[in-house]
Amino acid sequence: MSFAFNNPDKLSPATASRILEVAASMGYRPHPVARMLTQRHTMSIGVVTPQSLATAFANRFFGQLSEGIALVAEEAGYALAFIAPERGSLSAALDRATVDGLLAIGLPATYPEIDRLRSAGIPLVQVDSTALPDSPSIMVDDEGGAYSSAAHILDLGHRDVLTVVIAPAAPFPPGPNHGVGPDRLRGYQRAFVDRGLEFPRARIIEATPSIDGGARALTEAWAAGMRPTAVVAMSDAIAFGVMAGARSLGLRVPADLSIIGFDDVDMAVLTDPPLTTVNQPVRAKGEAAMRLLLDLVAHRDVDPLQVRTMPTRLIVRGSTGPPP
Amino acid sequence: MSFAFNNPDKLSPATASRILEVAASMGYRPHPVARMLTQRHTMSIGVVTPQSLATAFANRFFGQLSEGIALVAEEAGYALAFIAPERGSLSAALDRATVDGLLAIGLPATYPEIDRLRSAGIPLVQVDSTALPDSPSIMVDDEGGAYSSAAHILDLGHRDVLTVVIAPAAPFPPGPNHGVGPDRLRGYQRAFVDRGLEFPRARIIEATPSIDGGARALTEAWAAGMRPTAVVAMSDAIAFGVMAGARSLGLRVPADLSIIGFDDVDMAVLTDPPLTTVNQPVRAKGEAAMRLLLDLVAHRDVDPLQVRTMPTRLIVRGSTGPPP
DNA sequence: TTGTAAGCGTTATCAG
DNA sequence: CTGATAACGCTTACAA
Repeated sequence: MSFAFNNPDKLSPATASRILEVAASMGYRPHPVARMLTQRHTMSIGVVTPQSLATAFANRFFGQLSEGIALVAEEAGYALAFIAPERGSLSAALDRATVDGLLAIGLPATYPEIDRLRSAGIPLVQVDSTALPDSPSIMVDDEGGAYSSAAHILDLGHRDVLTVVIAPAAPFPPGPNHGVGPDRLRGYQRAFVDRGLEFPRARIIEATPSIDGGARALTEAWAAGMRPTAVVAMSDAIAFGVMAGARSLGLRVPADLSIIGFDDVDMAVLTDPPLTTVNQPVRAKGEAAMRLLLDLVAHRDVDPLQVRTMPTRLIVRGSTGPPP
Repeated sequence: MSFAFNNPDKLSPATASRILEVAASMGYRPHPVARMLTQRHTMSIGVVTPQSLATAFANRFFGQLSEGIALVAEEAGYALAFIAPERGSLSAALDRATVDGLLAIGLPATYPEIDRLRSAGIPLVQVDSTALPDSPSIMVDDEGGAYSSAAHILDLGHRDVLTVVIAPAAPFPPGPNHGVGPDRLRGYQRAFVDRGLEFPRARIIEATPSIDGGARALTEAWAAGMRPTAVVAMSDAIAFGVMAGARSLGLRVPADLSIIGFDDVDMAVLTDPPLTTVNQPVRAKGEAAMRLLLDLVAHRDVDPLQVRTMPTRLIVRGSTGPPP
């Protein structure tokens, strides 16, 4: 009888459709959980983020990444389940997850929670982190991109620059210790030292990667008496917020304040002024990661330890200029 | 023994932790699917969209809605699974879905596919549609919002206006027949007739709700010889695209072309010029819908047929002005 | 083609 | 507190 649902071809079409018809008329639907149990796969893959989902969705970067992820997941017939820490514990959420594979986005370098999962034999690929050394990663050249971004600002003549980094998600210690944070910070720093300048630690502040977070960061810095001529933001979402904050402070961009972001999210072209930023292939990154994961899930022959790095490049638009 | 995992309180702490320890050392993890089967709930709820997920994520509106949805889902300990048509069939995707409840976003008025699901007894709440008359809905005043948007344009003196509506997702017939489409269209129309004007059907074009879609719509209209002085878009994503398209056509906004959107997505303030649009409480809508669904899932006492309508309002910013 | 029974990995129940 | 046993609702192999 279950042939009707699963191998309709092994049955005479007449019988099969008759069964299906009766089933439909009785309102019968095979219990998907019981099905999973015997079939030993769920046809869904989990997208893991260390932040809350609400925080993740607040950032357009995550949306665009999901776009790429969803694109290839859908064409392969996989559904997407989003997994975020529940009541602070990613492990707990992971334990309930019924997925055939895991895509981990921007995992902190020290994340004991996920080890258990990996050891359970579920294929995993990382995006924007190499926290798990024995799982493959899809990265972009964060350090290089960050370098070119700070270099651009410095070469414009700015000397008092505020660096706004991405604040770690709730259960993690503050400081740029996860995902793209360390690499980008290193890039910024190198740009300074390359020019014989000191990278001013006191001018580094944290913000949650959202418009609100960026706006708050600038207004607080301002309130604290800082008067930078430029701000280098670790994400476009933050940069947009800084832009909004600058506006409410009565600052003109870039005449009074230059702003540079990171990601080159689709809205970056449309802001007033258009945002100078570092482009990374967000959607393509999501697609590549998902494709790799699907290969792993299907036991296709791929290097299970590969670390693939995609290029970044500076995009100069209107939000940066010489200091006042 | 499973007490250790599920009711640790019914066991002496010593025993419980001993069990957990041994389990961990053996790399044991309770099989989540088997667990679901006996516990008869999955602790996850499904977000259903009639479009492909990639399309949905391309629209910031969906991201902001998801933000609200995720916020309350997370605090209640529920995970989110996104369900989109797989190989054209929403039914197929729905059949595999292991969820305790369903949140349907913008379902077309005629959507036989979902009937089966509802009859399977899974709680369902609709957002932006009343396709299923015996399920509750969370709506916004689409007609009123649309009315005020077209009225604003008309009262500015525009007479040649292009209306860009949301194109239905792949398997559906073209025409504004699903989700918010009909209501908003009716609002536009009423604004015209109220002013003794004819609502020009020939000046209605469709676009996928994304920046690309909007840009394409304008450039194609232009190529077809249309020279509107204003465009009324059914979504901010489309309006942003129209803005980009206008720019590439060398048109100044609003001097040469006025543009008005719908949604008041977070980026609307930051564009150049800031977008005039219709505000709707996107995040709050997601929160309300999820809260209602959770009530239903928990058999809490709520009106299972309620239709709640949240307000919309015109926000005049810089992208609209008098005709040239 | 149809029917029967074993197994999937848990949780829950009921004696010991 | 421990140990055995019956569900949970399906798929699949095997027998009829």
